[in-house]
Formats: sequence, structure tokens, C-alpha cells
Amino acid sequence: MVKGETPKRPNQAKAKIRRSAPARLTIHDVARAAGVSIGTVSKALNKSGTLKQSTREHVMETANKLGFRPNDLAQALHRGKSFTVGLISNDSFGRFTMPIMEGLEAVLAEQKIAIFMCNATDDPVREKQHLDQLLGKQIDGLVVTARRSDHIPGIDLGAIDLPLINVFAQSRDPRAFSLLPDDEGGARMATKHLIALGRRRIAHITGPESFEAVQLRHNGYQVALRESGIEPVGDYYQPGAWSECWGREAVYKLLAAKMALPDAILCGNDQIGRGALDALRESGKLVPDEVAVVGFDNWDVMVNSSRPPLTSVDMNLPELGKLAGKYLIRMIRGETFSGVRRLECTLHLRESCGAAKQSSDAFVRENLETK
Amino acid sequence: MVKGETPKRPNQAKAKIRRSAPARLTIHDVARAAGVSIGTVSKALNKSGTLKQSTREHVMETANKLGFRPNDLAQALHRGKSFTVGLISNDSFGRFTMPIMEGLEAVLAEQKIAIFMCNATDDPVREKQHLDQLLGKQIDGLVVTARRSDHIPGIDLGAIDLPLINVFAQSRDPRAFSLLPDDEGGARMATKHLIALGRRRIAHITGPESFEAVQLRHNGYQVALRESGIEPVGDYYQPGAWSECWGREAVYKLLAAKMALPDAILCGNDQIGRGALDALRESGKLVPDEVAVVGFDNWDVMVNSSRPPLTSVDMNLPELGKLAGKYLIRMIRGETFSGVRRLECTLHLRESCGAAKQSSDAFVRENLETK
DNA sequence: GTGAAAGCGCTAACAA
DNA sequence: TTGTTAGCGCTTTCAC
Repeated sequence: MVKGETPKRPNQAKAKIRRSAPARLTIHDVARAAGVSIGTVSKALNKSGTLKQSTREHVMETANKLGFRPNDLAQALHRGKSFTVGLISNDSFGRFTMPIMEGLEAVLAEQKIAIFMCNATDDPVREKQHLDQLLGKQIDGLVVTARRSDHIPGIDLGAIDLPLINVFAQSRDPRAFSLLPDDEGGARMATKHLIALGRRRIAHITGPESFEAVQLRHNGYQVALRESGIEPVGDYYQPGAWSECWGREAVYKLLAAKMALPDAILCGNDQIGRGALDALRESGKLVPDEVAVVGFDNWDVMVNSSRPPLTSVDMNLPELGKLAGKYLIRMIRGETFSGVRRLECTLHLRESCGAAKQSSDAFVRENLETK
Repeated sequence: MVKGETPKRPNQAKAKIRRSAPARLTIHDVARAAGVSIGTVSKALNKSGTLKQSTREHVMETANKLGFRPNDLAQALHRGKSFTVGLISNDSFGRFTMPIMEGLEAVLAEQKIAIFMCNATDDPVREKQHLDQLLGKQIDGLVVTARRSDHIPGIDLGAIDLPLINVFAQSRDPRAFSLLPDDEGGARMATKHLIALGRRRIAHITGPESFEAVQLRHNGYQVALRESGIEPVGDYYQPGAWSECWGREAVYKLLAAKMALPDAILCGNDQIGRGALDALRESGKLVPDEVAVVGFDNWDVMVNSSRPPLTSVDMNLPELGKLAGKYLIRMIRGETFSGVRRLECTLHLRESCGAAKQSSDAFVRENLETK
């Protein structure tokens, strides 16, 4: 089991002795080496104050030569700003939080802001502990993400005045600020695309109705149908579970029903979509010729491996993360936001609804006017 | 697109005015409120020094009542330890890094150590920037994760003496310390399980041979066969791609070949496994009766949705993360480690190799003696 | 144009 | 048993 482990004797060297090792350089060391005062070094490094160009350069050079790296902790202590934000995830760093984090990090890294990451997994006690820890570290802002976009109790900051954004999470507190995907718009766009393809009997297989996303997407689906003069058929709406298994089962139900087989199916996520595709294929139904299928999430491992590849609605999670980063920076600067902001979804066309093979990842962004 | 956005006027209040808002409490405030000196407060809060029990309690109470939270930055500045570690991921926070992070966080959170997270995505420039930033924040240690367990250039810390662990990543530097899954042992265990089930013609469909993991698993597979007196059949070894598509294709190749159809297939990952299962089912082969199938990764969305559910080798990534956390803590305390340590894999039994339906997630840990 | 010194919030050695 | 004080490394006025 253990293969190349090589534990060496514990390093018992005392602090004093350790200092002989590459000791942390301070601004004093640079000052001494450059033959100037620490004030001058600070001014040169921060490009502040008034300094002769030559001194400035000389100090910079010396600092570089020495490999000096200022201690952010001391800086933060003095400035009262840590250039650090917290991220509390209730998703076990899962599939939805990750793309968000990626976007968030990209934006914050530009501003030299680092992210402290914690996982609370819907446990309020751990959440509180993490929050305490983050506050102790003097974070400048906080992002909270959740498993799905449903309402959560929301972090209670008490009297603490800290910029806070919920991403892919929604708080009950009306003063809270939340960033969410536009579930309704996404479903509406996908449905309209199917209608534009000439489909009229469009079914909707989706997850449990307890999810707000399910309700919103169902709304979008109905709105799109009605906008085209199509009256939704009750039995075409099949809420259930977020699984492939349910996708298959629901298709079998639709096949067994005495009503006409749908000529298109909008699925609540890609797993359902994939199950639906499998069931259709195994029932001898041609996709997309007889039935077109659209998924939701645009999850690469699902949409590309299904047969045929699955057209899907993308919630643009990295973009949502970027947006969160941009807002957070503005909030840190003093602006205030509240309410809910929803980010447009995009539709990625693949063969399951008839996109030509070669353009299997075509990209459609429809202009949905603001409601 | 924008639905409930409610931007309010930017908060232009000056710092002074803001102070009227819940100002950050300092140890001085507590001292004043409790009617003692700051030294006493510090001793009470840190449970250090000698203090009368009653004073200690009184101070604690006052601090709690006031909602005092010490400033970790100041603490860290003084102690020269930040209780903070960095995590640089080259995986875009992907499927492998996340479970690792979960375990890591769990262990470090116990010690009140927070994690700074950065994503470098195999870009050495970004990696360098992130490293600089982390060093500036005075991290006590660093964890680096990579896309897969192949050799990477490795972070160059230069003369800096900082505890560093590579997880799911391997550096070329011989002094480096890496934590990896025991790919070879995992494949060996899975193969032995198939042999124990009475299978003799065991194929191995896997990813690109350029991956060290592919080579190691292939070794493990061969060793297991030979240990049971079975000579590996060259054509049963099918390296290719990490995709479902390749899994299907490889099975069709095996079916078309003139040699006997394998009675078991060890797959390099769950996607391949899933493709194999689909191809077998669609060719009318019964799984597990005619062919047993085992995957690798034990990725829930794959193993549970496939038909039948897929037996799979679990790399115990969260455990790997925990191990990383434990080692890192020891390294921060002064111990030194180098070389490679591999963590045992476990086999999760499901129907694809004949586990009874009800025990679809049975758990087998074989005792593989250390080589 | 540059240096000196106060102080960010905390800890720990030393005084009382 | 408690209080006082000197810094941790940095920024930023204010003198020079």
C-alpha cells in the first residue's frame, strides 16, 4: 500500500536556527540594501508619494534582486482591507459550484483578490463556524453558493456589514442579493426553438416539482407554447426525478398513453434527456426525425456521449460566477445591491433536435425581450 | 434578461461615518468593557498565562456579549504563522480535484486552517502569479493538484522553505512529495475479483497509453492474471480514449474479432465501462451472465445510471484529500516527507459483475500486501 | 525628495 | 495575579 514513503527525521531546529535558512525578507532589508529609508522603499514599491525617478528605480531593482515579497498580512492590517473574499459552498464543491467558482476566480484574480473556500454542506453549524473563521480573517466580501437555486435560510450576518452575494442560491431575506440562471427564459427559448423546427406536440419531462427551477422552467415552456398559439397538453408534462431512469420511464409512459406521441421533448436536465434518448432509440423511434429532444445544463459528459448528441440549454455558470465577481467588487467599493438578478441561458444545438453533424456545437442566443 | 435587479445609490459615506456602523471591535474595547488590561484579555482568550478563574470567565463573557472576534491578521503577523494554506488546482476545479478538496478541507477545518484556492489550468504563468500571491499571504503550506496523475514540471519554490504536497499530481523533482491513488493495486484487485467470479477471458479496455495511470492499471491487470496462472491475451488489451464512444467501439471490435468473446471486461474508467455495457446490451450479450464488466472511478452519475449498474474501482479521492491534510499539518509542524505515497483503492460491487440487486453498493476492500 | 515615527490589532516577555 | 510595553511588517502623515 505504501510505496515510496520516505519520512525523514522531524525538523527540530529552533526558530533562531531556522532564521538562518532563507529568512523572510522585510522592507527593512530592502531599505538597508538600497541605502535608503523604509519610507522610501514603501513609496517606491507602492508608486505613491513623490520620489526621484532614479531612487524609485534603484529601490525596485534592489527589491527584485533580493526577491522581496511584501507581507500582505501587515499590509491588510494597516489598510483594514484584506483583498480576500470568502466562498461558502453548500454543494460539496459539486457540479454546479465548480463552474461558478471558475468564473468567480477569474474575475477576482485580476484584482489580486484571493478566495477562501469553505464547504458547509447545508449544515448550519459548520456554516456558522466557517463564517466566524472567515470574519476573523477580515474578508472583504462573501459569496454563498447552494445545491440548487431554491430558497435557503440565508447566512445571517447579524449586524456585520459585509458585502454578500448568493449565487445559484436564493435567500429569504429581502435585502439579500442573489444571482441565478434564468430558468424560465431558458426553457422558453428551448421550446421556441422546437416550435420553430415545426414541432407542435411538445412534452416536458422534468425533475421534482418542489424545485423552483422545475416550476420556472415549466412556466417558460407553457409561455412559449401559448405565444405560438399552442395549448399545453396536461399529460405531456411529466415531473418526476432528476435521473436518467426517470427520463426512460417517462418516455415509456408517453409511448404507452393513448394520446399522440410527442414530436419533441423538453427535458429538465441532461440526465433525463439522456434517458429519454435511450428509451426512444430502444423503442425504435427516430431522433430527431420523429421526436426531437432538448436537455438542460449542457453537461459535457452527458450531451456528447448520448446518442445522438443532445441539444441542451446552458446556464452559463462560469459567466454567472464572473458576474458575481464583478458585483462583489462593486459592493466592496461601497455600492449596494439587493433582489434577484437572472442571467440569460443559451441553447447549444446538437443532433438530437436536428443540428447538422458538423456543427454539432452550434450556439444560439435568442433575443428575449425583458419581461 | 434582468429581472429583479435593484441597484441602490452607491454608498458614498466616508470612512468616519461608516465607523458609526458596527465598528470592528478590538481587544481594547473588550478590555475597557471588562475593566481589565489588554494583556489580561489576551490571556483569557488564548487560555494562556495564569489568571484567576473568575477574571477569565468575566473576560470571556464580556467578549461574547460584545461579539468580539479577534483579528487573525494581527495574530498571524505577530506569530509568523497564518493558519492558512494554499491550493493550486490544474484541473479547473474538476471532477477529480473536488473530492480531494472535500477531504482536505474537512481535515484542515478541524485545525482551524483555512484554504486559499486558485486555479492555474496548466498555465505556468498563472501558476507563478498565484504562487506569488499565496506567498504574500504568508501561507503555511501548499497543495497542488493536477488533471491526472502524470508528471508535471512541479512548482518551483526556489529557495523558499514551504511545505508542499502534490495530490493526484506527480512532480519530477525527487525531493517532492506526492500522494496518488494506487492505480496498479486497484486494477489488480478488480481483476482478481473477476477471476474469483470464475472469469478467465478478461479483456481490458482503457484510455490512451500516454497516461501513466493506463500503464499502471494495465500492469495490475496483468499481474493479477499471471498470479492466477492466466496468460494475458494481447488482443484483449485495448487502449484508446477515455470516452463512452471508445468503450462501445472497443466492444464491437472484440465482438468482430475471431477470438473467443471475453467473459469479463476491466474498463479504464466508468465512461468506457458504460459504453461497453451499452454495446454489449445492444449486441444481445447478457451482463453479467455472459460478460461481467468493471469500471474505474466509481463516478456516481455513471455507475448508477448504466444498465446494469456498474461495479467500479474507487480511488477514494476524499480519503486522499484527508491524507494530504494530515501530512500537510505534520509538515507544517516541521516533519519532512518526499517520494510517492499511494492510497489503496476499493471495489464497489454492483450488478454488472453479478452483485445481488439489493446490495448494489457493497464494498470490498481486499488486503493486498505491500509489494 | 527623503527620513522619522506613529500606529493597524494582537501576543508575550517582563514588571509590578 | 494582573498591567505595561515592545514589537510583528507595513503605510502614511509630517518634519526636515
